Order: sequence, then structure tokens, then C-alpha cells
Amino acid sequence: MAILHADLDAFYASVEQRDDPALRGRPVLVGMGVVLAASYEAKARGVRTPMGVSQARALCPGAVVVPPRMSAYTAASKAVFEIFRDTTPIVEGISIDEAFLDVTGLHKIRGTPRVIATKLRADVRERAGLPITVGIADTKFLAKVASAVGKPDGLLEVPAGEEIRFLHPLPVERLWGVGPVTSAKLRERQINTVGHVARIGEAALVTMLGAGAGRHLHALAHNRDPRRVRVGHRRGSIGSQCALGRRPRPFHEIDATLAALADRVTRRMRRAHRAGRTVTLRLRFDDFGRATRSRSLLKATMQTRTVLDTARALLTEARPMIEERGLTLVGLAVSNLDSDGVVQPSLFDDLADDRLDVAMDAVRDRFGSTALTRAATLGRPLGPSVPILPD
DNA sequence: TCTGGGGTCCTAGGACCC
DNA sequence: TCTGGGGTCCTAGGACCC
Repeated sequence: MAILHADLDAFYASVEQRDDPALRGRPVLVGMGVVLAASYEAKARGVRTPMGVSQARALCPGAVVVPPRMSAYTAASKAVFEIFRDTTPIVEGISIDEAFLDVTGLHKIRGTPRVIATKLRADVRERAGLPITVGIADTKFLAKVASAVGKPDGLLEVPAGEEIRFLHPLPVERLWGVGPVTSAKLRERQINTVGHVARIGEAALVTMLGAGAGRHLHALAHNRDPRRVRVGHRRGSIGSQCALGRRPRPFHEIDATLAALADRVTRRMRRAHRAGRTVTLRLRFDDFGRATRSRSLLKATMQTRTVLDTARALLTEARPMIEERGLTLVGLAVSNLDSDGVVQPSLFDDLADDRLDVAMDAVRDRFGSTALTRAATLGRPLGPSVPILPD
């Protein structure tokens, strides 16, 4: 196998530096209350994400703080993924700024993985104006480790036969799946490197961390990772959340926030043609404790009304808990998504009653009553522009 | 280090079915 | 009346990722 892990460097901050030459070479923080991304000039001063902007400023007094421009990042991401797909058809996106590329079969056409990766980096630099690091290895896991070690703006290949020698001296936190909790459990027992994890044996790891995590880490520590690069993988849930701050909120305000979330989530579902069956309400409290409440419907839906009603029922059940513990975040997700959205809602479902009549009249006037029926039953787009309709 | 917004996967108990 | 093994789905929580 020859797998590339391509990872854009300090992505949001790099886009800002690309679009505003005055920011180049300077420490840049992207975010409002919290740092979403920091340029390498800022990271060098100890800025990390997610860190409060005020704290980051204290570490890095000369930093320029810019508000996030999500649409610019989405556009930049699309451009970069096009370059990925020009390189090989086997591309698996992991996030807005990261992907695996399988170049196993391309040797004769495009050269060695290193040649391909070098060209990829040059293409991204030229066509998208962004720095990117590429890791090359024989497994997904190791390619990802390689890119992390190679950052920033680098290329790191783990040659065949060198895998274990490269991997074993690294700290346990490099293992995919070792976060703060697992790291603490391992280091408590003086297990500090990947090599040590590999030596202690699967049974001991399973006892320490549970069957799933133990076996997983044992395999990774030996660079055993059979996962293939998957194309066209579809997400399993669509959600949105909103931090409320520490100020106590009246219940009706939480309810209004939930309605806005339901609207946002179902819009995205319709755009993606996905319907879902399980509605999950996420809560976070003053003490940073969390809770989730979920309900599965009989039929998959993408209608705002249905999702909101279900979410409201869950919220009402959770009300005593909310009033006791103080809510700081509310989130809503829909999962159990259909493979493709067979269920199409009416275009009018999202409109408040007072706007419904106006919308229906406008459609009837412009397109006739047949179009009105179609819009109400099929949810199909009607024509060039009906500005008052949702989505 | 007092924490944003988007996700994934795993575990575990209980209900229910055969 | 008491009992098995195997399976799926639902719900809740936890850890982790970028």
C-alpha cells in the first residue's frame, strides 16, 4: 500500500494570510471568543486551540485577531479537494482540511509516492495558495503520524522496513485514539512511548483500557491498520449546537435557540437530501457535565416541524435537570440517516403561519396552481427564483 | 487550560424477539 | 414455573478527532 495523508497547515489562519498580504509573517489568530486556528507564528509562542482569545493575546501580544470567514474556508477546501482528486480518484476526506489519498496503483503512471506527494504539495501551493504537509506510509495510521511529525509545510515518508523504527520512539499521544484520559492511564503506569505500548501485550492493554481500545492500540503500536481509503463515505449524523455562556437563560430563550437549531439542521439535511430517524438533544451544564436525550421516530424525516417537536419534547423532559444545573450549551443532532433522502418535505413546511399565505399566493401568482400543488407535495424547486421560499 | 462547533466510534443495560 | 442462547434496536454516556 502507498497511502498519503495530506493535511493543510493552520488551515483557517493560512487562508487569512493568503487573502491579506498584511498578515503574512505575522502571528494570526482566527476566532471570536475562542481561538479556532492559530498561524505558526502564533503557535511558536504557545498558542493552542481551543484557547480563549484573551489568553492567547497575553501569550502573543503582537497577534492579529480576525473573525472566522467560514465560506472562504469552505471554498478553499473545495479547491484543495479538487487537486486531491486530480492526483488520484481514491480520496477520503476526514475533515475540512485533511484527507487520505491511496496512490498504490499509480506508480507506473505518476511515479513513486514521493514524486506524487511532491507534485501535490506544489499544486496546492500554486493553485490554492496554501501550505500543506503530506505524510507517506503503508497504513493510514502511519501516514497520519508522518504528516503530524512532518508539519509544517513538510513532506515525510516512512520508507518500507523503517516503520517500527520510526514509530516506537514516539510518545503514546501520537497513537490515534489516545486522548487525555487514556494518556493519563498509560503514563500512570510509566508507559510513555509507542514502543512500550507495543511491548506490554494485548491482554494487559485490554485489562487497562477495555476490549475495544486495548486491541485497537495494540494493533496500531505494531503498525497494523487494515483500514482502506474509502471513497464516497457519507456522514452518519447532522447536527448543530450553540454555546449559551454562563449567564442564566430563561427557559423560553432556550426553546427559541432550539427552534433555530432545528431550522439550521433540517435545512442542511434537505440540501444534502438526507432524512433521519433519531433526534438527539445535547446539553452541557455550568459544571461542564454533559447529558444527552434521544428519541427515535418510526419514519425518517427532514421536516423542521417534526424534528423540532421531537426536540421540544426531549427538552421539556430535561427541564428539571436544566433548572437545577444551569445550561451552558444546547445542541441538536439527527442521526440514523437514510442512505438517500427519499422523504421530501413540502417547501412550505418551514414557514411560520403568517408567512405561509403570502408564500402560497406568490407561487400561485407566478407559476399557477399546479406548481403550487407540486411545491406543497414534492418540495421540488420551482424555477429561477422565489425569494420568499426557504433554502 | 476554564473549554467552539462539527463529527466518529465504543460500551453497556434493558426491551423484545425467536 | 423456571430456564438457555442468539440477535436487534433503543437509550445514555464516554472518549476521541479536527
